[in-house]
Amino acid sequence: MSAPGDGTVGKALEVLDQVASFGRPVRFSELLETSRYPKATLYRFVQTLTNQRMLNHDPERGTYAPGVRLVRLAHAAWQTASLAPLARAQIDQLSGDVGETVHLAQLDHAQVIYVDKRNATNPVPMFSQAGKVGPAYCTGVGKAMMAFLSDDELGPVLEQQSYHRFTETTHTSAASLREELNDIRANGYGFDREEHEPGIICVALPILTDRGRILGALSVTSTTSRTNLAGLENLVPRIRETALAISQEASNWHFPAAATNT
Amino acid sequence: MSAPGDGTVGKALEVLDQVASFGRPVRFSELLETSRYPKATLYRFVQTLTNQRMLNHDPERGTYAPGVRLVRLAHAAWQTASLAPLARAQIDQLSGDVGETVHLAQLDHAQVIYVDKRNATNPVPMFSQAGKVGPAYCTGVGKAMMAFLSDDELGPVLEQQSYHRFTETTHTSAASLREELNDIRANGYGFDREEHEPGIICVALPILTDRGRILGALSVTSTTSRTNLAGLENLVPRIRETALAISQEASNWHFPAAATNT
DNA sequence: AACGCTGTTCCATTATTTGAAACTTAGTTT
DNA sequence: AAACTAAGTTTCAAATAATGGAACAGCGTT
Repeated sequence: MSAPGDGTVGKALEVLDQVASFGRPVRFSELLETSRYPKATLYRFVQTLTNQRMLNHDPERGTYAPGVRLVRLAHAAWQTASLAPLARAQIDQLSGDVGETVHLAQLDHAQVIYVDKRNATNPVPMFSQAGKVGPAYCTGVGKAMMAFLSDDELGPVLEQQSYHRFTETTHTSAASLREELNDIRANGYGFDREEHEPGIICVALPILTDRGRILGALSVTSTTSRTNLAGLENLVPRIRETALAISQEASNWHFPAAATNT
Repeated sequence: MSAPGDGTVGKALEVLDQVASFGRPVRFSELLETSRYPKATLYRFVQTLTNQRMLNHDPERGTYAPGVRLVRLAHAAWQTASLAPLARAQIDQLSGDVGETVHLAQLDHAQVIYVDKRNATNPVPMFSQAGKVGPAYCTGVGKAMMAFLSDDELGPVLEQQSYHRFTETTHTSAASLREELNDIRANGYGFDREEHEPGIICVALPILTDRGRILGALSVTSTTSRTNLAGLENLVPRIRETALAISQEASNWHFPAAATNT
């Protein structure tokens, strides 16, 4: 399950995650039901987090929600710890050239986090798009990144996938996934074959440092009604261009290698 | 200075803020110089935050940066604790109607946080994004919100402004600012008269609950080359419509149905 | 090999966290 | 109106975790 968490800070952050995971304002008693902490302890955590404006307390409804301070901190994180600002110009151009939705993603823990997105109609990068989390085992970007992890790093990540069957083609075991990852590593790119949503396909490439460490991934997404895998495959050279350019930018900026901290 | 912060959690978050405030990956020793904690203590905080993936440690360069977990948490915060998802449709329409840049902002501590933005059809040369923080005393949205704070709330906020003179028209004291706030409260809207950036003007309206509590603010921004204050003032009725609609949405929003992700 | 610089670990002291239980509202039933 | 209930808040001694001075380790330089 989740890490036991070090010290008081870890426990408080666990509570913060719990509130965030509800996706809506939540009552103290609802938290208490889910929490492994006794009432008084949980109460103090919630108080502390509220004082710190990491949580927002609505006294009228008696509910807690993630606080604005997080939005602020995240902006800093997004700016300095994500590829998004570096990749911005490159992604704009790629999206314009291919006329399809482009995603930029990174790995967090064992999940994919979308740090930027461009679709032709809505060219402004914002949090409505960035920050979204997805499964790694059934997305193009997820597989493209996992394929370039070292064996040591890959093991725990494979174990933490849920292998829920979304569609006919979803991987339902670490074994079959691992096989595909080998292919992806060999080819240098991978597909999403409607594994997450029917009708949605994509091609994804890793963004690697010059030393081969994985920084993130790029994908171009489309629908089966508009194109097919072969059509997407034709875009690979163009996408690779962008991936290399981003990698270049990153090394010039002395960007810290993405951590798959285990 | 800043609040001493409650308990260990507060101190850890203080360190997190400190890292974020650098706006770039930062070395341990740099943090130590700025920190009020002794070496061993600061070290443990940084360790804990890194374990928790709130910070990202690059072992090669020995630098720390805000971690991806923040981006993830912020997405939750943005979705549930900000006006942005509620106001989305309204802002789209307003921006289309007036053909200028629209900002949606909220107040945090004594600063403005931009939670959403819609570009002009004819874009303003200006860079802002969701999560970006700005000063309250010299922005349209900041003043529009401060004007509707209670006296108790306003006092500390006025004290915490820096009153840095960006341009000729910037307020440089609480006294002159307070005067304008009275006007804004009386009129129901306020301007940015090139107080932050030369050539950039805006008109801003508060978004209030039916009980008069301030939720956020809306602004329409333009340049002196395209229009003037009178021109912006003509938009007030249209903007007020949007502000009221958003306020309405907010009060109807008791418990949202679980959002199905796209 | 001694020096300076940065980052890491130790550990006795000190301060904080913990949580069962008691208490306070506010709302509901008898 | 009294008795009951549920949700939230406070108390306080015991248990636990945080603190930070000092010693230590790695490393490039003189």
